[in-house]
Amino acid sequence: MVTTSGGSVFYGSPYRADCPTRRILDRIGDRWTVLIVGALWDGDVRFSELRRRVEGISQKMLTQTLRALERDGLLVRRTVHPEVPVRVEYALTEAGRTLREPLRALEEWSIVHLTDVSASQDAYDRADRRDG
Amino acid sequence: MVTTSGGSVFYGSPYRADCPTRRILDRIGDRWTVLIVGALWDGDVRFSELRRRVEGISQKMLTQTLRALERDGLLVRRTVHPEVPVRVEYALTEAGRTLREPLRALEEWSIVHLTDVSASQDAYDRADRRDG
DNA sequence: CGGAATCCCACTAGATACTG
DNA sequence: CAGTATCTAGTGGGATTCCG
Repeated sequence: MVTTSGGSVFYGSPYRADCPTRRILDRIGDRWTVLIVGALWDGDVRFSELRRRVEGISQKMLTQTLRALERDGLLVRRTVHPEVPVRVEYALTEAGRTLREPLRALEEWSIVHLTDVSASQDAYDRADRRDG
Repeated sequence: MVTTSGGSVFYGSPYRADCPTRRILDRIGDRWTVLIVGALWDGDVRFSELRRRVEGISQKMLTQTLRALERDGLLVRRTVHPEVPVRVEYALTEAGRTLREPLRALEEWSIVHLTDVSASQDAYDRADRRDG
């Protein structure tokens, strides 16, 4: 499993842009996706409630990101209740729920290392000012 | 550990943009970072060799991404050998190496699920054409 | 060889206004 | 309530040129 096209970044060369890691990052690396996935964790959530939970998101980006997740099959059951006024609920699919573990691994790394990263950045920027 | 500012997406509300997961994705979610990290996995690599390993990267983006990694402290030992012509080698730090596990978790999820994601996208797009 | 500087384009995402 | 449509500023990243 070493050199097939589109191969892994870590299991073998080459380091192609269509490697699995890059492809998943293309889906979840944007500004809002993981926040929405997090906000959907505890079950069905209405559009307006989602908008409240995900601080700072615009209506456009919420709609757009939800549509992309629906298309991916990561979020399903966009349920439209034909009441008046209309009620729409969103919930994660099983596939979406399996994303939790890898995301949590990433999150734990962040919690452990992000302080060091910030410190390193500060040191780097200070050195920058000294050297020129 | 529920409602502290900048809190986790999964360990508690709110779902703020400065949550750890979002912050790490801001660092590694771009087009080239994980490819470069992968290309640096087996030790010291020269600039020109990196450029060959990471297919399609421009000189500007390679330099820019390496500088960002260096600043983060994820990649260190940018070693300049003052020969003629000059030789510069890059290698991951220990912190950078610890990124492997979370990235591999993400990669494995991708390998398992990306086929389903593509199938779901196709189905979604076909339904789109039917429904108008 | 290993960059830095500049120009330029495509795309992301926010703001705003309107609708079933 | 839950969207859609349009406009626009900001940014990521490629191509090109020049430098120690």
